[in-house]
Amino acid sequence: MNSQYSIAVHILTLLDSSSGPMGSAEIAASVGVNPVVIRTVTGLLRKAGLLTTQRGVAGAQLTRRADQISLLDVYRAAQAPDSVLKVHQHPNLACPVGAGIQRALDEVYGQAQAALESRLAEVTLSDITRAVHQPAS
Amino acid sequence: MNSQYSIAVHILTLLDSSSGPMGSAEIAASVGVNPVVIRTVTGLLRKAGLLTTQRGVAGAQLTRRADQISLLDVYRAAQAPDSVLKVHQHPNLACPVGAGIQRALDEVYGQAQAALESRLAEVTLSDITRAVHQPAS
DNA sequence: TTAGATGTAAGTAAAATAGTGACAAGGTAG
DNA sequence: CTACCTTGTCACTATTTTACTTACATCTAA
Repeated sequence: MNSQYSIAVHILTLLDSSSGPMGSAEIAASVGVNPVVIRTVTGLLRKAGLLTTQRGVAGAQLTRRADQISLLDVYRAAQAPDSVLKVHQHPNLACPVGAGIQRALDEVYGQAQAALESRLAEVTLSDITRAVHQPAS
Repeated sequence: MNSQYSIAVHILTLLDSSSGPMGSAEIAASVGVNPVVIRTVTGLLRKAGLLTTQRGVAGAQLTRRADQISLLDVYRAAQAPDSVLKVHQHPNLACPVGAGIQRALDEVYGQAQAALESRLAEVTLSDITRAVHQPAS
């Protein structure tokens, strides 16, 4: 899943905005997906230590303050791709260019990915919560 | 297509490395795809003004020096996505968070995309050609 | 005219993504 | 302890993207 990341941010924002704990059905209603999807994503977030849930009892809750959670934390937790840019896979290794292009692209793509992640690292869940509740500009 | 971008870079690197003009079949052999794919991508690159081709006559060639072509130029030409990060599509607008999450994410994703593109803008086709022909480190 | 190249449309195959149903495991209230 | 609800997971189906291929009109050059 690819929009898992956005769903993860949505879930965490909900938890940050809500006073009490929220069940997967309730969260699902806001996100607009099946509760199973919510439980899958909260499972990833739990494994990453961003929230806690308990089997059998409704409700997930953050493990730390929202301003201590960056969007990069969420990105990693949601198993988003290591690189959003993909190299084509069957270059001809007998050709000098075909043989070297993968390494060259991996290098550049790595740098571009780092730039993207670095920007995500600067935004916290608190920033998102604030933006979400702000009246449309 | 998603790896179209990488294929585009591969094609341009080939042209930059080659002395004479190269036909779609020849290029296809190095990239490892069907010649039709090459012709499709060269079509995009031609529309973007990065190379020229002529119907009926074999061979594509760059319209300007390789150090005057950035990977961002290629990114745009290859119709790569405006944003590599995607927002989920059915949030519940009746929920405050559901109503505001899209705008909030679009904002952040736009910044992250800008960071990525900015990095791509700093790399030229010459840099890639150089890296490609460098012995493995 | 003939051979070979590009440009493009149309269609098929494969793969990634999304969505759903089922159920075991655990918790809580009565 | 029973009934009912919730989470965690698996397995399966559907939809959408992406990849690949065939076919052919158009054009060039010899």
